[in-house]
Amino acid sequence: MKIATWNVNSVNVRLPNVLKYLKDYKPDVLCLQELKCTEDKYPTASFEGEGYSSIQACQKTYNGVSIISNIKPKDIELNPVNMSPDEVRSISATYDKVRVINFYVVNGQSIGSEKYEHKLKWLDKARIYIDQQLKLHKNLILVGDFNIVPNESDAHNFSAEDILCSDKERMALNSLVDLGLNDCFRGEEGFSPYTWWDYRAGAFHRDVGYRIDLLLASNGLFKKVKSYSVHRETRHKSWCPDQPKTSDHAPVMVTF
DNA sequence: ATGGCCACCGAGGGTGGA
Repeated sequence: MKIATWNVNSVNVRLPNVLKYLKDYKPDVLCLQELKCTEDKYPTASFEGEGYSSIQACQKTYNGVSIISNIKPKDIELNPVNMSPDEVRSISATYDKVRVINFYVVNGQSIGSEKYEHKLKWLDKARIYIDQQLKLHKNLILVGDFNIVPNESDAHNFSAEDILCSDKERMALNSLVDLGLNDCFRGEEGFSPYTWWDYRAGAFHRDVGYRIDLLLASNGLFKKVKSYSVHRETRHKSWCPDQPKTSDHAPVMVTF
């Protein structure tokens, strides 16, 4: 099974890119974040045209998450982790006995801001949910845009004074992992680990990036991981001529 | 080179992203 995660920064603007990704990489399960559209604008028919079905949790303007798959989902939960019903950042379903949980974690803006405190509270709720899910599902994978770098080596410019890198954020991520999850990225030597590069200042070109898009597998599932890849070629303008404006994130895929 | 913000809403700049 191939499972991928991708923050697309608007599913409708990025539709040509997502359709090309389905054609070229054929994921069985593709988790998207930052849909930025309401349910009525979600491009279900376009995915069906490629042989995929979708479940989605949408909201106007911001956030929104979905799971596209060629396997029928069971036990669907829309926005199980929420501080309020109009903040939509989570979706879960079971695909062939694998529990897939897709998160778009709060960005946090800056350390000490209200949004930073909100991020930590959201992660606390997430921990309670994941603890419960791990008790129910032996084969579980938690994926998404975490907006947190796990380690110093996961940021080109690491500073614990910066958002995405602070001790409290990384401790909150560790408290999720400590429930019984394993990072599918194993820190292979010789290639860049990053999954996000700022649009500004040629960050992608200079590889000034961060690894904030993660796939975290339960012990049972982690043993079966065969490969891990970051599809950074999707950041090239030439990769999808129909929509040369790319997401600032690259998709990340694991195969079992 | 793989290139120097982008998308949202709404009607123009303000806001959020990370």
